[in-house]
Amino acid sequence: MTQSRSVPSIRDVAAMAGVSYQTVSRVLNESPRVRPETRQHVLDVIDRLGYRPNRAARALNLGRAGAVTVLTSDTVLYGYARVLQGIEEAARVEGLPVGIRVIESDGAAEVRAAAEYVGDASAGGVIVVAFDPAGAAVLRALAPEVPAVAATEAGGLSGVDRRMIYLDERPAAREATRHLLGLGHATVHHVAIPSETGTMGRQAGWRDALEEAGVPVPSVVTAGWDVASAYRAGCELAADRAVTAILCGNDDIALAVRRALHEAGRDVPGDVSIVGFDDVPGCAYWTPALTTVRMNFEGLGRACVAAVVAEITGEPQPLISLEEPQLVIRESSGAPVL
Amino acid sequence: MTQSRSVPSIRDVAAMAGVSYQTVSRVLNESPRVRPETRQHVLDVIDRLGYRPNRAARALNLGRAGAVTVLTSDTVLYGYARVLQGIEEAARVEGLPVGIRVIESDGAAEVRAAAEYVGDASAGGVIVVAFDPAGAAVLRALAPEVPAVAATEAGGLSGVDRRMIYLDERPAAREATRHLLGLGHATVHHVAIPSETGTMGRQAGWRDALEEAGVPVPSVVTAGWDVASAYRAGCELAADRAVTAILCGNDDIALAVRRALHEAGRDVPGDVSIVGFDDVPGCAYWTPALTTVRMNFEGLGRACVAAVVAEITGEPQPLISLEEPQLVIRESSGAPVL
DNA sequence: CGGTCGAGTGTGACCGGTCACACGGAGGTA
DNA sequence: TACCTCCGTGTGACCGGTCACACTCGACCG
Repeated sequence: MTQSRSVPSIRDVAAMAGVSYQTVSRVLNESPRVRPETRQHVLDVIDRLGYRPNRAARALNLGRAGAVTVLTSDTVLYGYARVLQGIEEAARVEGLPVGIRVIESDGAAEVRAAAEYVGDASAGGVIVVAFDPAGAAVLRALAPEVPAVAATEAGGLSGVDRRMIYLDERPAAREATRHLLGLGHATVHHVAIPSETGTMGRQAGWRDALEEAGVPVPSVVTAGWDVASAYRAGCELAADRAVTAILCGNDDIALAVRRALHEAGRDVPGDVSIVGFDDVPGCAYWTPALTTVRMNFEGLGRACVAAVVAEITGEPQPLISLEEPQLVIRESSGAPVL
Repeated sequence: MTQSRSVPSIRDVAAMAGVSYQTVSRVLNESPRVRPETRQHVLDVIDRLGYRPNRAARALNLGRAGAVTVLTSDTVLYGYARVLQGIEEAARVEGLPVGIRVIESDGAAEVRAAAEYVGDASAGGVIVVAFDPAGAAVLRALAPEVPAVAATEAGGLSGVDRRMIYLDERPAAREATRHLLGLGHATVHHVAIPSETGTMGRQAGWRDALEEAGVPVPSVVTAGWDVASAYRAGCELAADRAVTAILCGNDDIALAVRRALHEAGRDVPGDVSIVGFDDVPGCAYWTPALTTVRMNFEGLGRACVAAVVAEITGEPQPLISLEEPQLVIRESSGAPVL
C-alpha cells in the first residue's frame, strides 16, 4: 500500500512482520502485552525498514505533542541563551523536540499571540523564561490547561499558579557584597539589571549585606539589558569620587562600568573595585579579570525540562536542587586606597 | 460532538456556521472557490469560537509540517546565537514554528541521529548552521528528500548539493589587514578560528592583503571556540617581540589575546594593535574599545529562512543580497612604536 | 468436562485536518 | 428546450498513529 519508496509507516512494518499494526504500536509503546519473541521480531523489522514513528501523527491523537516549547524574550543574551542550552540538552536526552518562540515585547497583542501560539497541541509542554516583564506577562496570559513551568528571577512571581524554578541569587549577592566590604570599602554601590520586582534576588542580597554591616545603603542605579544604558549608569557612578566599590547586576554591566571608570581616569581595581554577575565565558580573561558570581543557568534550564515533563505526565513534582550561584574572586576587586 | 469545552475543531466551526467542514478548510486555505459572504461568515465564527487550526493535523496529511528546524552545534556562541535570532524572527513573521536541535559532535552516531531527527515530517524545512565540521557533516548526512539549506562559512562547502548562504568575509578581512598595514605595521599576524577549509573567509582576506602589500605572511595560529585556547594562542604571539599587529578570528579571541599581551607587559594599542571579528555587543565598551568587523549574522539567518521557504514551496530561489561585513575602527588599533 | 480467566493479538473508530470527487443550480450556447 | 460549463458546496477517504474493545486459545478451576 504505502510502501512505495516513501517513508515506511506502522502498517508497512506490520505487514512485513506478519502482525497487526496494533501490535507494532504496542511494541513502540513498550506495552507488556506482547510476547518477547514477537517484540524482538517487530523490532528487527523496524530496524531493517528504518522505520521512525511520525511525530505529527502521534501528537494528533495524543492531544498534546511530546515536545517542549520555550517562550523567551531573548536568545542571545548570556543568561537566556544558557538556559536555552540547558533546556535543549535535557530535552534531547528525553527524546523531546524543542521549539522556540521569542516574545518581542510585553505589549498586549504580542503577549496574546505568544500565549495563543503554545495553545496549539503540537507545542507540547511549555517553558516560559520569565526573567523580564514580557516573559512574566506571557506566563500570566497562558491558558490554564496548557502545561507550563517557568524559569523566573529569584523568588518567583507572585499570583501565578505555575511551577516556578529559579536560582537563589541572594546569598551569593550577599557574599559578594561582604567580600567588598571585607576588603575595606566603606560601602558598595549597585547597578541593577532590569527586573520585575527586585525584592528577592541580587539587589536584595546586596542590601542584606549592607544592612547587616550597618553601612549606608546608596540608592540603586538601574540599567537596561543593553550595554549602552549600562555605560550611562557607569558614568554616573564614575563621577562620584566617593564610589570605591560597585556590585554590577551582570557582567555586561560590569564591562560598561569599567569602561566608564577608565574614561574618568579611575583604575580598576586600584581606585574602584567592581564585581559582576553571571560569569560569562571570557570574563576570566578580561584585564583585569572580573570578580563575579557564577550562575548555573544551564542547570536551571535542565530543571525546567524535568518539571515540565512531570507536569505533562502528571507525575509528582521532582525535588529540584540547583547548584547555588557562587562568588568567583578574581582581579577586579581589591582594597581601596586610603 | 467535540465541542464539549475542549479546543474547537474545524467541524465545530462548520456546525456553528452551518456549512461543511470542507468549506471551512477552504476558507482557511484561502481558496478562491468560496463566496465572499460565506467566507466572511466563517471567518466571524472562527473568531467567535477562538478557533486555531491544529498544526499536527495539518502536518499529518500535508506530508511535511509548515515549520523550520535549525540544526546547529551551538546556541550560545555569538555568531550562532545571532543566526538563530535572525531565523526565529523571519520564521515568526512567516508564521512558521521554529525547532532547535543541537549537534553535540561530529561523531558518526551523533551526526546520524541529527540527520534522522529532521527526517520526520514534523521537522518541516531544515536550516543547518554549518560553521564547523559537525554542521558540515550533518549537512552531508541529510536524506536528499529533506528540504534543507545551510548557513556556512564563507565560500560554502564543496561537494554538497544544497543551497548555501554565507557572509563574504574576505573583503572585510582584507580591509582590516590593510588598515593595520596602513598604520605602519611591518606585517600582521593572524589567530584563526576553527574552520573546515579556511580558503575563502577571514584567513583568505588576511592573506590577500599581505600578499598584495608584498609583506611576509606569518604562519597562522589556530584557536578553538573556547576562550582558553585563544589565550594560549595569544601567549605564543605575545612572547614574540616582532609581533605588533594581530588580526583575530573573532572577538573572543581578541579578548584573550589582549589578556595575554597585557600579561606579557605589552600595551594595546601602544605596543601591539589588535583587530577582532564579529563586533559582539559590548566590544565597543572594552578598554580599549575593539576595532573589529561587524557581521550581519541576523541577516544571514533571515536569508536562510527565505531560502528554505522557497525550497519547500518550490518557488524560484530568491536573490539574496546580504549586507557586507564591515570594518569598524575603534581604539585597539594604532600606529606601531618605532 | 464446561466455565472462567488472562495473556496475546486483531479490528474498528478516531484525532483534525486535506485531497479527490460528486453534486445542484445558474448561465450560456445550440 | 436540451445540454454543457463552471461556480460554490458537500461527502468520503485518508494521513499515521492510538484507544477501546473483541476475539482466540491455553491454563486452571470446581
